[in-house]
Amino acid sequence: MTTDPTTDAPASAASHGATSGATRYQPGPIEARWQERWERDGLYRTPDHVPGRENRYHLTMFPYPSGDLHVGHWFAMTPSDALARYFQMRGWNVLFPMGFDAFGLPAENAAIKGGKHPQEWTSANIERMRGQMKAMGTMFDWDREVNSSAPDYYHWTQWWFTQLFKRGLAYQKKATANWCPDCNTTLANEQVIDGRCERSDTIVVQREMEQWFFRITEYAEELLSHEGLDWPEHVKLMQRNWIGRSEGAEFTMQVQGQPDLGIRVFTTRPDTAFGMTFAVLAPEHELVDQITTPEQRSAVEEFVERVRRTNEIDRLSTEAALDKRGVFTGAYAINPFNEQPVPIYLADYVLTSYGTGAIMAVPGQDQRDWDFAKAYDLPIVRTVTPPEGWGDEAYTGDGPAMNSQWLDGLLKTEAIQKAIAWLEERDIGERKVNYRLRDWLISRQRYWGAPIPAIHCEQCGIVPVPEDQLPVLLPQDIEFLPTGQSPLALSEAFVNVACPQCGGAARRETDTMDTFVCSSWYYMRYPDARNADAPASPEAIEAWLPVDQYTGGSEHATMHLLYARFFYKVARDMGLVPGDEPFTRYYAQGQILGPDGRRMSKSRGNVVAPDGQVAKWGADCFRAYLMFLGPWDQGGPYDVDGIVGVSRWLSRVWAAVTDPPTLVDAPEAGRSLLIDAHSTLKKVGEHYEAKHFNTAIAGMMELTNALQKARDTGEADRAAWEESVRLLALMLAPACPHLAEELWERIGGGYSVHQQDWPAFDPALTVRDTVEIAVQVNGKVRARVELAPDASEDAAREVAFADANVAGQVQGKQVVRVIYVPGRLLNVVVK
RNA sequence: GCCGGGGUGGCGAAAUGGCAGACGCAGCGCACUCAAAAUGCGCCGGGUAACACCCGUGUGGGUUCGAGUCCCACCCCCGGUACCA
Repeated sequence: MTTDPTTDAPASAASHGATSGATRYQPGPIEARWQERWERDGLYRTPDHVPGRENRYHLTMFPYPSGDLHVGHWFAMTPSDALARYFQMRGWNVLFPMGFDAFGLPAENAAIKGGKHPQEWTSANIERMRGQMKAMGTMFDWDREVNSSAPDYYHWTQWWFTQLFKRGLAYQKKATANWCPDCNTTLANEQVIDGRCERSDTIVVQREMEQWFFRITEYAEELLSHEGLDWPEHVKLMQRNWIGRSEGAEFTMQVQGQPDLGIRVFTTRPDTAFGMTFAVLAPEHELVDQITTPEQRSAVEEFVERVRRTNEIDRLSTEAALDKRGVFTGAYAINPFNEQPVPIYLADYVLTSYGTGAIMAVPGQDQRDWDFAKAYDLPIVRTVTPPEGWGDEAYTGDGPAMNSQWLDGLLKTEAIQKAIAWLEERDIGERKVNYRLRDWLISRQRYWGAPIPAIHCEQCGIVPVPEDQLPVLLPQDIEFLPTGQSPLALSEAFVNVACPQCGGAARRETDTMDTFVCSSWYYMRYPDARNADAPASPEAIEAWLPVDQYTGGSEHATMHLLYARFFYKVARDMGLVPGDEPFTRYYAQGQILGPDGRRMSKSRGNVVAPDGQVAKWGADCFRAYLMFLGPWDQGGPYDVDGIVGVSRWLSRVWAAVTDPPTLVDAPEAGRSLLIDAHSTLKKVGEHYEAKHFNTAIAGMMELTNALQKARDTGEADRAAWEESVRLLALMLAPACPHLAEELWERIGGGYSVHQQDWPAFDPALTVRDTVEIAVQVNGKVRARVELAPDASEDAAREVAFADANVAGQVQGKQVVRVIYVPGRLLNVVVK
């Protein structure tokens, strides 16, 4: 894409003063020219092997083709690109691919609104966005582009499904799903915002449906460990919390008077079982009907019905109406620990989906049970001695057991072990680990997704589509109105099929897969994106996987990143990939906000269009500004006015090359500039490596200022000047690839700057001959003196005490101690 | 509630326990110009006539010759999560 920079201020303004006679920096033509050249030469085509170079796989999350590139995409992609380019210069053969996560609801919504077919809409958006991405000047290898909605891609998404099915990791069961009564369709979790449908703002209800799941819980324990992964702590923590491992015990309680009925409960605190004063079942618990007594039946039924109708929001915000949250069933359970009967209640704070859907309630040690007991006037027995002065609330901490017979006096850990052993001896229960993580619900009753490749046969049951019949193509001529049924179910041609096993009449599965399935393996596809016989060849996988550096937003911490790890572990178990983890290093960049500090959105009118910024300032400038804004992992508001500073900087860099001072032979004078250049080189390399792009840019600005000073004096040492400019062009290459290439050409470097090695700094030139050190008296700076960085303490003292101000402060006092940090400060402690 | 990340000039920010505010925006002054823009040079935390001095990194304590940085307690903001037994 080319831009016309001649209409706006910075690109068109005439340049006078110090730069008179020279051309001004015009990003538009320069960027267009190099983008074209790079593409023509295939500069960024990445072979699987390059002699003498080791492979390194850099990846940034692929976007959904919504139609327009967002500043957020630039903020995620261009620093990632700078990082990939930096490592390329450091000698690696770097793969940095891009593609499109192209299935999903927006395409279907666009179609429903009466526009184009999702296919058409998506393709047009991809075209447009690919063009916009090319204008970023990244080193994406477009030969490896993937499009998850293309049959040659979802062929393999479906293949993965069949593999998981064969391994017993894909299964169907009835489950509650988020249902939007207005859209008449199920919604993915991520489309439910605060209990409401993101599209219609309708309150989402739960609805029982036959659904497909992936058995991610099988890998829960392994997913808990991030051993050997260089990931941000907070992301690892989010995953651990999401998986939510808890250790405890599960045991059975008999229902009084109904010896054939047992209630299974899970608890993390079996040591407190003597304090159970009631039991609670989830309203949806399967035994509710059987245990409810005739007297309580109508109350129970009314309660269950009310809970069923209550939406999630109300169910979560019932603090005010505690007494309405439960109902007595009339039945009693026998506490196996003391053989005492306790009343069985139903309460909405117990969930069917966790544990066994039933709990032993110990108000003395659990705040929710405490609140419930208070509301329903149930007894409270403490079984852990609370600290002195403990108030009128549950005590969940540690302490000696009490009121607990043979557990009395024991501390928590020991008591838990003893209680579990007791249960196991009597065969009443056992040690149990529970996870908060649920199996991954992958079926969607929508059109624009990969069809689940399964066939329902009366005779044979569920039969996966044989591999040689994949892909199951998504039919094009479909009515995708939101009827509540899968749109695919409306196509007789699609649904009716012969059973692959018995040949009899059968029906295709009509649900499509969650788009997170597509993105769970896309990083395995880039290494061999055109392979028609496998997701990727073993050679390509061996060459590139696992990903060495992944970057993306942390909003994916518990979804995509967890799903992808799960997929990789399955692939490992199938013998397809090396190692245990897909992403060795992961870095979560922050979120870029609108100038008003809020999330950018059309409705708020605070969207900054990247194309506009590129047209006005150039892609290099926009890239550098995004990097310069602040720490990459922090994100923050996009300040439209600040970019001019970066633009000015690039103009000065341009001027340094195109309009240098008079170059003379003065090595003495040049030394200072050389020291600036080499210390900057050292810093900038470290900053790039650490992903501290803001300080990398600031460092280059400082060097540019040093060059500018030399230009002001009108004269500079030729060797020092040329070396400094050369280093600056190389340092600039990762951040501002077009300008760096142009400058590199102008100073006579060979094409391409992006194939140059990162220069080595001269350690001797990273230290100044003298530095200013602070002289403190009792920790307060009283003077600054010039000293060699390695000056001896004696020398430093001598100079320091010679200072009038210091002498005055010290006069008449006793010098107790002197602390000297060479090159930093000298602190005189006086009394 | 719980978990995580943050509070530093007017603003975005920087700072291996060692000169707080690098770099940039905005602002002010000067040069160039008929003028403006652009460009260049200088100033730019507060108090103060001051280059001396005092105060200053959310608040209050502490450790240290020395704390934005380490420890304890608390306040506020932003993200995630939501009765997980």
